[in-house]
Amino acid sequence: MARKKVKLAWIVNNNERKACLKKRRAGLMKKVAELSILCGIEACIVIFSPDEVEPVCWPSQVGAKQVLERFFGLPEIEQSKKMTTQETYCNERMAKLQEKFNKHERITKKWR
Amino acid sequence: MARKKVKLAWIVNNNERKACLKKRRAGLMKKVAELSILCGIEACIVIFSPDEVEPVCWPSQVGAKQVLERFFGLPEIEQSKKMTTQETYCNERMAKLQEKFNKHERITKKWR
DNA sequence: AAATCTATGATTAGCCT
DNA sequence: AAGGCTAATCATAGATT
Repeated sequence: MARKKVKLAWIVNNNERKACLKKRRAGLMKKVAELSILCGIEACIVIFSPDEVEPVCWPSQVGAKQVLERFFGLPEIEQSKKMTTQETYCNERMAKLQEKFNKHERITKKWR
Repeated sequence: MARKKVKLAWIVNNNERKACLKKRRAGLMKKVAELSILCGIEACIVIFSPDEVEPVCWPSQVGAKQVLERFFGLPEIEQSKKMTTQETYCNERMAKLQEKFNKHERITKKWR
């Protein structure tokens, strides 16, 4: 888009392609941010790269996730609820067993 | 970005804001499409508007979902790992406490 | 390899219909 | 209101460091 009109096709050269991704991705992030401010909308963008483990996201991984959950109705909240429930259940069992132990100890002390 | 430098702030006028959203959103979609072709990457974008029921997505609702499942897949795996770890940890604690209880019971039996 | 520069192509704000 | 125009701003390909 500058110095030369770019042909809309996969860039074969590795360095060129990587540089292009970096530049354009940054531009895209800026534009999404602008749009959300100017128009007061919710938006998110997720860009994966074969060279990078983490995707680049806007407004952030968590923010993107929240926006997307609304759209796709993914049961993330359910999952964390499940986790909490399990944790609570586990803690309850621990507390009961501990109490059983304490009680047993109290009783057996009298036997000495 | 043209005719006048725009101030980066919420556009108060409704018609102006709506027109801006439409134009910029189209530009954004184009740029994401270009990036994915040029750099051979997976990406998606979802833009909600208060005036519209459906969000505008790229590459499509289904396509976006597929891309995002990969994204959501990572934290979900982490979460279930965490959950498993926590469960394992809890079970270990339970087993130890149970063993302590059993041992105590065995010893105290002799006192009767 | 990553940052910076800059000429040029791309986008778009305000108009007009 | 939706689509087209175009001046003016913005983004970026290729070069340079």
